[in-house]
Amino acid sequence: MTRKSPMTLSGEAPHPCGHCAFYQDSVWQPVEQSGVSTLARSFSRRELDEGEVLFEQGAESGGVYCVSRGLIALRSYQSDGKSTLLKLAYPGEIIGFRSFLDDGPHRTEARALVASRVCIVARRDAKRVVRANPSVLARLASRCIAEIDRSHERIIASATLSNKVRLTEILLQLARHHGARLEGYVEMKLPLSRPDLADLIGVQPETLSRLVKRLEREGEFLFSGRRVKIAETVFDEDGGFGPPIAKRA
Amino acid sequence: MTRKSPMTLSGEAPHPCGHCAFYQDSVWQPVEQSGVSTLARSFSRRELDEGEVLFEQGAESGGVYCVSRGLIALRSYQSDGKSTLLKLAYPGEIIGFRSFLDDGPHRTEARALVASRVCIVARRDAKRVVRANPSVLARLASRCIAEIDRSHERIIASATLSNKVRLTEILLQLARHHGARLEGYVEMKLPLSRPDLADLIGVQPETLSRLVKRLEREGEFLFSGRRVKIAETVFDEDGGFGPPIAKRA
DNA sequence: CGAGACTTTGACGGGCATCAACACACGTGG
DNA sequence: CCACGTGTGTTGATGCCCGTCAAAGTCTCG
Repeated sequence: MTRKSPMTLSGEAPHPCGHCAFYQDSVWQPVEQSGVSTLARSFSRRELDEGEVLFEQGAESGGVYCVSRGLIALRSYQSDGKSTLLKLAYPGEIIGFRSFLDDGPHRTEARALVASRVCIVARRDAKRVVRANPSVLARLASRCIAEIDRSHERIIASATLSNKVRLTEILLQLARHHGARLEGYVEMKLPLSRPDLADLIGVQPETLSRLVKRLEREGEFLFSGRRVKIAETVFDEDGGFGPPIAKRA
Repeated sequence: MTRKSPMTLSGEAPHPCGHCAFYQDSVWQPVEQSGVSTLARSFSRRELDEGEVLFEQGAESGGVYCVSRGLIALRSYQSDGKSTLLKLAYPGEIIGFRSFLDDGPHRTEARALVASRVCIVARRDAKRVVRANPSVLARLASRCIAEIDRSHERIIASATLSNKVRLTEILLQLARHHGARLEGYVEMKLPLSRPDLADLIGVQPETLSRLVKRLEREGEFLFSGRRVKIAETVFDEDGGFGPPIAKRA
């Protein structure tokens, strides 16, 4: 295809992730000269429209996917038609590694919730690079650990917290990524539909609607379609994980 | 079954896992001569009484633990005093790898539910062996994947199934490990206290008691303290997850 | 036998699922 | 311009399930 890599004048192939904002933490960062050409050969980008599917549940692994822009939802469909939103992947996160590492089919579907860009290293060469460079495998392993931690947190949260509290926490977390700080409150446009949001906390859409109304009645949230305003007080008192939100007031 | 002998020729140290029933799948199996002596040097076993703690939540990693006999519970304690049973580790399973891989403190407590034996490779030398032998890291990664899969299954189950159904599934799964087949039914002694069992499905002990009564009233379960009888019909019709089951397409 | 821990039962209130009907925005086509 | 269908989100009514508190029952081990 087209090789639109940023050229270094030294004559050697540049690292395909070299210009990426997440380069330092990239799983491919430890790859040195000998591996870079392999990496570059199988490296590609893909632009996804809102709602577009990156890979289907049950499909074979296409390699290692790294979210570069946007937001990808990982969802599991069951035989009875129900589905569960398992994870939201933000830029810098790796997805599809489960299937890549165990050579099995994807167990989740990956779909863009907003227009997104994903960087892909195709399977064959990704395997080759991983074999040649164990520290890449170590980095993949630490992504696995992060995924385990997140899953455990979710299991604990769903066992100990009320749905209302879980909803507030998820909203605050979303606001940290999508929110803009205005005077006195934080505003954001939800990247999720109501059914998806309901899935995320594990309730029916009707119940979600009622939870939303309860939050509004308590005064610190205000909803209007996908727009949400959150009182700054609630937002700041939240312990907070994840990266800080961009300030563009 | 091609079982290659772990025995070595004259003078060489034998592989410490060589005689283990799980040797073929051991994460240390790929270690060859040069690494075996390192491995053997830091290898130890530990016998645990029922209720004894293997490692505490918050403690530094002691290395890689492999369950050899018995049953270990991994439990997370929260600041508010609540706890959640996250995992039951059966013989052949690796525990403590999360802390080992990311060099952080344990996020869970490991406690023996029944008298157990655990094989330990101390951290320093375990790190050394992993560095020298990438395929050990690959095996650890696949244990991570298994843990991710299990966590996802649990998240999905708690989002889609009723507590009664989840309890039945957990009982059937336990019966697959602890049950003895008698005429017309399967009998087992639960390795868990009622509060632990309640934790496992995420309800209060009182609710568990009522669920148990409902199962008994429906006729296919019979409880007496920690003894449980399960009708063979229910036991057999269960598609089930857990070790000895093969997946369909 | 008796004390303490564990387990069950009862009563009560609230949260959630389910089914059904309604409100609303957005598009197309008459 | 309006009628109309569709997809999406909301509201209402009802019944079940679960958490909580309190009390009674049961088991176990000294």
